Amino acid sequence: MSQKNIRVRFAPSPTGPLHIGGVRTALYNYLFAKHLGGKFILRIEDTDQTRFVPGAQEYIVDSFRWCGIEFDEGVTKGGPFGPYIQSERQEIYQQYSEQLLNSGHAYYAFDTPEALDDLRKEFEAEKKTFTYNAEVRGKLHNSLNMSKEEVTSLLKKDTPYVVRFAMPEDRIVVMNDLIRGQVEVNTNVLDDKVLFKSDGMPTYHLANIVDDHLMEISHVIRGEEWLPSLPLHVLLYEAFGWEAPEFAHLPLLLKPEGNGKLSKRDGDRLGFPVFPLAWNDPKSGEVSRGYRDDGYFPEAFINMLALLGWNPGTEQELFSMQELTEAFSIDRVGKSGSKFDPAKAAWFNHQYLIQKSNVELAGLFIPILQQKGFLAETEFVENVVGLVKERVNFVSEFWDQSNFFFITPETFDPLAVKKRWKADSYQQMSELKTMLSGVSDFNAARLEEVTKAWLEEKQYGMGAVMNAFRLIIVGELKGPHLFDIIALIGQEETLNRLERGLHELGEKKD
RNA sequence: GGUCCGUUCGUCUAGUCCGGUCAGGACGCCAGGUUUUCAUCCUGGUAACACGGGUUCGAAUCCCGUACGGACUACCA
Repeated sequence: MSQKNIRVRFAPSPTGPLHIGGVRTALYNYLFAKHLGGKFILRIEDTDQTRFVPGAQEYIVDSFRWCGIEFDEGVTKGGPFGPYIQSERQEIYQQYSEQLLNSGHAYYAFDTPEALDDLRKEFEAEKKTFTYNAEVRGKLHNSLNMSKEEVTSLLKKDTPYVVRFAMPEDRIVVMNDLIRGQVEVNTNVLDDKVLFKSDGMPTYHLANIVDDHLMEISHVIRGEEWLPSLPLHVLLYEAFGWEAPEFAHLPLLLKPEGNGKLSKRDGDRLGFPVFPLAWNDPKSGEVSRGYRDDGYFPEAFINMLALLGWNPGTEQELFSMQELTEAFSIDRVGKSGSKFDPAKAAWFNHQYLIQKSNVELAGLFIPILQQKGFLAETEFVENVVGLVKERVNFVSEFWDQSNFFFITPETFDPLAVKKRWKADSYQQMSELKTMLSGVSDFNAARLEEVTKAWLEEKQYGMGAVMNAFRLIIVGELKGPHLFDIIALIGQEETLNRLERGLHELGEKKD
C-alpha cells in the first residue's frame, strides 16, 4: 500500500505570545507527524502587517525549544519549500490570485471599506445581516458588473481593490473531518470572502491554501475556530484543481470556571499562566507569566497539555515525549472542549519533580538560595532537596519546606509551643542536649539509635520528647524525619539550637 | 439573529462505531491507617451518562426533538 508522505505544519501569526492552546495544537501536529514518521513544519503567517508584534516570532521559536517540540523544516530551519514566512511569498500569492481571477472563480471588488460598513449598518437597522454573496454581488461595485475596459481602466488608475472568491450557489459542500466525521454546509449561507487585500497581501484563506498545497501538507490539524472556514478552503482547493489535504479540527481549551475560551484574563484571575514563557508586551509594557517562569518542567507541561483533549485509552497518565509519539493517534482526540485544571497541572509537575535527581534539583534550588543570600555547599543542598522533594510541587516551594536547614529558627510557632512545650520539656531537652553532645558519630541512624535507647532508659514518652525537640530545631511542627535534619545540620548547630531553644522557651510551669 | 460544532463524577476522561458489567481510572475533596510532626505512602469514601420522546426484552451507546454551551459570522488570523 503506497502512502503519501506525512507532512504537517503549525502556522502561527506573530501577533503576540503563543497561547497554551496554540502550543497544544502544535504538539498534536508534532506527535502526529512523529508517530507516522512524517515531517513537521513551522510557517509564519504574517499577512496582517498591522498586527505584527516585534519579538513574537522569536517568542514562538523559544517556546517550542523549551517544550522540546522540534521542527524539521521552517522559519528557523530552512528547507526545500521556503521561504516559510508568508510576507516573503507575496508574488506567489499574487500569481495564484490571478489564476483564480482568470478562471472565473474570483473577481475584483472596488467597494470601499466605508461603503461596506454603511451597508452593514443599513442591514443591521432592518435586523438583517449583510453578507457579500450571490444575492447582492450583482448590485455592488465589482468586476462582475463592469465591462473589461472599465475594470482595466480602474486598475490602471491604481484604484484600491480586493479580490473576492465567487462563492458558488446552491451547493452542498460535503467535508470530512478526522475528528468530527462528515460535515455538510450549503454554500448559500457562505459569503464571497476576500482572498487578496488592497494592501497587496493575501488573506489567511488564500495564503493558507496556496502554501499548504505548495509545501505538500498532507494533514491540516488546527483549532476548531477554523471549522467554519473549512467549506471555503475545500472550495478553494477545488477551484485550483488541487487535491485537498485531510483535516482535523481540535476542540478548544476552555476556562476553568464557567465556560468560554481560555484567555489571559482567566490566568491572571485564577493565578496560573496561559503562556509557555513569560511575555513582556512591547507596546503596553504589561508582563504576563509563563509556565517556564512559574517553575513548570517542560516535560510536565507537555504531558499535561497532551492529556488535555487526548487520551491513550489505557490508564497510563505519565508520558515522556517519546512515549507520547508512540501512543498518539488523532482518532483518540476528543470532540468537546477541555477545561484547564491548574490543580492537575501542579500534580503533573510534582510527578516529574520527584523523579528528578537530587543533583539536578539542587542545581535549580541553589540560585534561589543565593538570591536569598545563602551560599550553601552543593552536597548539603543535594541532601536537603532529597529530604523535602516529596512535599513540594515546584522548585520554588523548596525554600518554604527547607529554610530551617539554612537558618536557626528565630521564632517559635506559638500554637506549637502551646501544644508541645510542656512542664517537663525544659528538663528533658537539657538532658537531651547533654546526651547528644556526647555522641561521636553524628549520623541519622546512630542518632536515632542512641536517642531511642536514652528515651527507653529515662522512660520518657517518644511523642512528647520528639515534638519538643522538633519545635526547637525547626521552629514549628513540620519537616522531614528529625534525625535526618539534625544529622545534616550537624552536631554543633544542633546543640546550638537546643541551647537557644532552652533559653527562648524557658521553663514552663503547669 | 444566522451557520456549524459540542454535551458521562467539581475537573480531565474510559466506555458510544459493533446496544446487555454495581458506568472504570486519574486530579481534587473527605475519612481511616502508617509516621515523633507535616508531607509522602496505603486503604476506603464522595460524585456523572443535560432533558424529553421513540426503537428494543434491554439504551450512556441507535433515531428524533428540546435545552444549554462554544466557535464563526472583518480588506484578523
